[in-house]
Amino acid sequence: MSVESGNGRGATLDQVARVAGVSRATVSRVVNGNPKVGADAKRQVERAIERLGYVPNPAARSLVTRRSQSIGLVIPEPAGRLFEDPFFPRLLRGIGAALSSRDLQLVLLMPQSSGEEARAERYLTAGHVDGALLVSLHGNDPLPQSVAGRGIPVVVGGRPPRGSQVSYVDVDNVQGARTAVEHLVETGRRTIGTIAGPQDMPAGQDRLAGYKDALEGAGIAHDAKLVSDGDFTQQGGAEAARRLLAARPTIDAIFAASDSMAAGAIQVLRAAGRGIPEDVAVVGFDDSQAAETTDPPLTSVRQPIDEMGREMVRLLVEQLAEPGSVPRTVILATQLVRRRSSEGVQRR
Amino acid sequence: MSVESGNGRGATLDQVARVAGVSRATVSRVVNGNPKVGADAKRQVERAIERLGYVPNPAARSLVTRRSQSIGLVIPEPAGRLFEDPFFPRLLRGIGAALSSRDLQLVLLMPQSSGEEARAERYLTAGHVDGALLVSLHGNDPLPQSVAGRGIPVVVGGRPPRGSQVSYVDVDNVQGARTAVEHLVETGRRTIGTIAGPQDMPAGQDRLAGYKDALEGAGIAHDAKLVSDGDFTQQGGAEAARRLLAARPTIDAIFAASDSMAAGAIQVLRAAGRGIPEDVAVVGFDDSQAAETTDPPLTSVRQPIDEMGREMVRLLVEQLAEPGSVPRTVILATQLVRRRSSEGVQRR
DNA sequence: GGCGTCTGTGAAAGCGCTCTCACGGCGCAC
DNA sequence: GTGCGCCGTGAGAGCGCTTTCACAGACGCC
Repeated sequence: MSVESGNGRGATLDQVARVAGVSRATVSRVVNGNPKVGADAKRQVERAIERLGYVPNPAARSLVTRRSQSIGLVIPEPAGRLFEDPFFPRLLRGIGAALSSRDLQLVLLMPQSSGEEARAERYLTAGHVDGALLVSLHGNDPLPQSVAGRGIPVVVGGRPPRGSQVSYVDVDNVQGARTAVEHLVETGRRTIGTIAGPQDMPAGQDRLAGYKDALEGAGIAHDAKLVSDGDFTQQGGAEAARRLLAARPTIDAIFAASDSMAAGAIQVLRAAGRGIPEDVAVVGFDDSQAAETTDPPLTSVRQPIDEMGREMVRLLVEQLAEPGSVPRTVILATQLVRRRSSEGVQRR
Repeated sequence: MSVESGNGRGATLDQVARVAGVSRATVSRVVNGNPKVGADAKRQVERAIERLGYVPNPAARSLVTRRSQSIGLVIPEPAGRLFEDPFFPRLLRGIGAALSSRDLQLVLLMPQSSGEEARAERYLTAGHVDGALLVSLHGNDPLPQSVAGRGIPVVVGGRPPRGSQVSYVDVDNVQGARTAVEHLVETGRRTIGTIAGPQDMPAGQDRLAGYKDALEGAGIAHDAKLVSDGDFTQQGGAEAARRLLAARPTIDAIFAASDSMAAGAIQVLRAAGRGIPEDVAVVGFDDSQAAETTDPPLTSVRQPIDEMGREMVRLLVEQLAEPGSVPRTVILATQLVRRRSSEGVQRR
């Protein structure tokens, strides 16, 4: 217990040194675990630290070490829409766990406008953080380049736009989507539509690419009327489903690029009197909790989000230890979780 | 644009002063918006800052000002279970928006064990942050007291356990639950069960209290068999619903202390052949997205979570400006959102 | 017994910033 | 013309820490 708790102004290295009867340097060595300290000096210092309730001043330390022991996580989500699905919470958990096991702190930046994004960039490059994690970037956001260009280690979550020269971790969206659509083909579906994600986001692009791949592989001609864009939200999914239904009434399967959109589609299909999975099979993406809640339960592509967070931290820490190393890429596999919404039809 | 971008080591105040041909003090004044600076000196300095791409070193500044311009948000969630519902994302958004408009940064601490919680406490009291926001505290977590006792401004989200002497913001859980149950009574239900939240959390306690209040007010005798504890998760809700159904087969309404638990209950009721709302009405709490996804859509108690975040920040900023002021409490009203799951029965 | 080698310790120099204080120059009142 | 006050500016002291460097003493070697 500290003798001085609540005194407003903590003890300093100097005071500890005086109490312990040694120099500041020695106290500093003890605090930082430097082995070159005599046994009894060490004991004295430890006792003094205990007595005074000494805690090192992080700003002073940071000033000289040029390390802040914290990293920034940037989530630019203007609409805040991705907060509706459990992607961020899970990612946050993975990142948090990985960081805390390395004694790093997490500074969360959620710029809601381009003005705030500029501020976030300034923050990151001012030396507040030792490195940065960027996720959910839209279009070709210049953030990764500009931050990395300033010499700050950066790892991006999700494929960064264009040929950015930064490390990133991504889920294999193409393969995930392909597997989902192949599954639909295998269960006998032929008129397979998709509710694609926003095409200014790599995840949206890749999942659409996987959809096309699978159809091509199955020898099914691509039909533009079977593609409808959504924005990853339930409502967007519902609207997209309505468009699909109007354009191709004979549709017998829908692959939605997110569970939320799939849930919206299910509602619309239901309202239109289509049985799921008898008339139309539905597959989502994310395997979020929503997939278990829908009626019928939703077949979905599971992403290892926790692992994505952990990998991002691992890559960043590597860069921290070895600045200027070449950018690295990690792609994580997905897994199709089969539920009732895509069960095969027993046409006999 | 900076001339020196990517040089690894930013320019210092001193360099700017030299380039501008003034003293460090003058540069500091310009940077901090001090009005006592001559017009042309100011211009020179601004030009030099631009040329060098100067950004103040936060550690150095923090060392002398004793402010870090950042606040800590502690979410101790061992199981990570509350990450399943959208409570945290929304709270985060409210907090984030409120902080960024005040130019404060958010440091997120998610201690997953008591060891990590101790580390979080050390972090907060070491001076890394100017203040702390604590949410989702269990039992009687000593964190608020110990942090506040160290002189760090603290605001708790949700009613803190016992008579803690700290400011807090809470949703009116008692009133919300009472309104929900009164609604069930009004629509003709008489055997009203509840799936309560964890009783070591104030939110769980208060919602149960509101349930009891409402029954008492309606002159309906309390029946312990109609109370079943859940843990706020869907699965917990399902199990609790099974217990209720077994203990009181004639149950005609269930008030669940969270939407997730309500969703679990709906599944179980369905599986048991009960019609919703014909046989059993269901009301949830949170008005999360899940409430719209369930079939039928779920009547639920909406909490102003964004506002809760904003209020927490407001209270904290007040404390920052006026240390040692008396703890304050803000209670936010809830609102019942009626959907199909609790529609009145047309018994005629 | 002289010499080189290690080992624990302290003195002191910063890290980059803010802020007090002192000072020179100027306008104003008398 | 003298004195006063004000205003813009600079010198310099510190904030609390790490780290280099020098040094005293203990130790082993030939």
